[in-house]
Amino acid sequence: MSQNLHYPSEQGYIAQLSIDCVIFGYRDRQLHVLVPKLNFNGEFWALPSGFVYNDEDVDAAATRILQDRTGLADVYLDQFRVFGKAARTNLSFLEKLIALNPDKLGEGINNRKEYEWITRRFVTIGYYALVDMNKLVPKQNELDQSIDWYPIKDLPVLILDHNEMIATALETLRENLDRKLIAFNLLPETFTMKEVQELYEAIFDRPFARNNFQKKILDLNVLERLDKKFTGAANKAPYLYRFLNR
Amino acid sequence: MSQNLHYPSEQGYIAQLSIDCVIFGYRDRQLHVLVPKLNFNGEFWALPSGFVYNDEDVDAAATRILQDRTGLADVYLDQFRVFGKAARTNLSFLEKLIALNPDKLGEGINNRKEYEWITRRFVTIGYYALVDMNKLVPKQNELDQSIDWYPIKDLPVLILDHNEMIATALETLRENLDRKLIAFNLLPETFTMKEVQELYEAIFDRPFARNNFQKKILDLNVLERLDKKFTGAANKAPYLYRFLNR
DNA sequence: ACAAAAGTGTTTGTGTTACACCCATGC
DNA sequence: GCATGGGTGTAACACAAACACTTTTGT
Repeated sequence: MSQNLHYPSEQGYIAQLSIDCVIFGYRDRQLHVLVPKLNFNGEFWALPSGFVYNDEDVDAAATRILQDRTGLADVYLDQFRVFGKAARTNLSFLEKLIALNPDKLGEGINNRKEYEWITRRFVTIGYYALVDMNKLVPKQNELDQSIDWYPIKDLPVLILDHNEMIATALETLRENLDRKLIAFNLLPETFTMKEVQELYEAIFDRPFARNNFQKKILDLNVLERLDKKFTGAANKAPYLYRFLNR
Repeated sequence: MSQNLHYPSEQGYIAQLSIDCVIFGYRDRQLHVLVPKLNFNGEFWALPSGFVYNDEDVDAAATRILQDRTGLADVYLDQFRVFGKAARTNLSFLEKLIALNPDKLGEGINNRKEYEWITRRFVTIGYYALVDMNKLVPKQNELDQSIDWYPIKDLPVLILDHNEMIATALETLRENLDRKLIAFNLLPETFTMKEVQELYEAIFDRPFARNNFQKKILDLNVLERLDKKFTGAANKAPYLYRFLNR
């Protein structure tokens, strides 16, 4: 299996259909996105992506792709949009990549076949995931040179329309945040109210009033109040909370 | 082109990817869905569907499929969800259909090829459309025995997961109705406030208070008040309105 | 004059925003 | 005691629901 993992045309995938995952994390008051860098000469960043096996549910494929890079199985994951422009081809990006990597990518029969497979027009299904960054060690796969978290305000330029996909994912996250109560997926098991507020401020990129925010969140009745958290700072110790319906 | 329209495998479509359209209309205080019945022996209803040409945007394909059955080019149309279960196969439904139609569907080489093409697992993208039923004459295509509007509370049993798709489309419509101000796409050019209210009541399947509803809609500032509509009834004549941002 | 339905105004309640104050903590 | 930051209470405001009343129409 690992031998011909580089040959997607032989894997029994649905052709011309792919999945791209926008994996959101939160640290240092900033929303982050997990982005691998491709293991080739040149600066190529691409969202964690993959294809769908013929006997596999699309949602299961997204979960598998996510688990491949995060090691996490039980993660909030939601389909948000299909990107289906006819001009969505890997062609121009791959030509640049091949030009910069003549040694790795020869003219062999296998490579030509794979080249045809991968340069066809692809329709991709966008998923976004919310994970607790502390619980996760990003895992490189064979195609990655590196895989790292980037603050959403300081992303590299990704291939194709991947930057646009991240923007759309963020819009969807904002729309769903209150309705689906999913913000807590980005936080550790326990957290203070201030951490929740700072998370909201990072997601919506605007301040919230401290007292009113506390009231709004507590009125949701989805938090359990635990012991206080003594930091050693010269001020009142904040309560810790835990999300109930996880 | 029309000669081999029945042979999707030769049309240059993306394989294993389809589009299904939930076309909503409104009449007699009821939300309706436009559903064709297949031109075969047996009772087979299926949402207006189609495939995506290799050089065609996915959104353009949805528009084309919609225009094929409605004749309308400029219609509100929105992607709402991908249905991608691996078990989503036409197989069982097609076997029933073939058993009931031995004369139409022989064992020729072409039919076998098409059979293989069409019975593969398909991932489908759901779109929903909002149209003014009065402006539209449903058009049968070669595969239809009939095409008609069905009240959403009195739908036939459709093939595959098409009934579930309609339910999901309705959910999405409800979520988007106020946010995107799209209800007026279901009404004629001019309408009374009562008609808007009855439309909302049909969509949400619950009553709204008359005076508060009027206030809420007028406060949106998207309606232009026109002349009164004299019906001949023994009561005050209602104003007609027109939607502005169309 | 009357019934029917449309239009509008007023009160009530609820939830959000803004402001103010008190409390715990470590120095 | 005091600075710092956390927790809570209250008034002001906006928005939505409930109620009441007035206006227009054809008979």
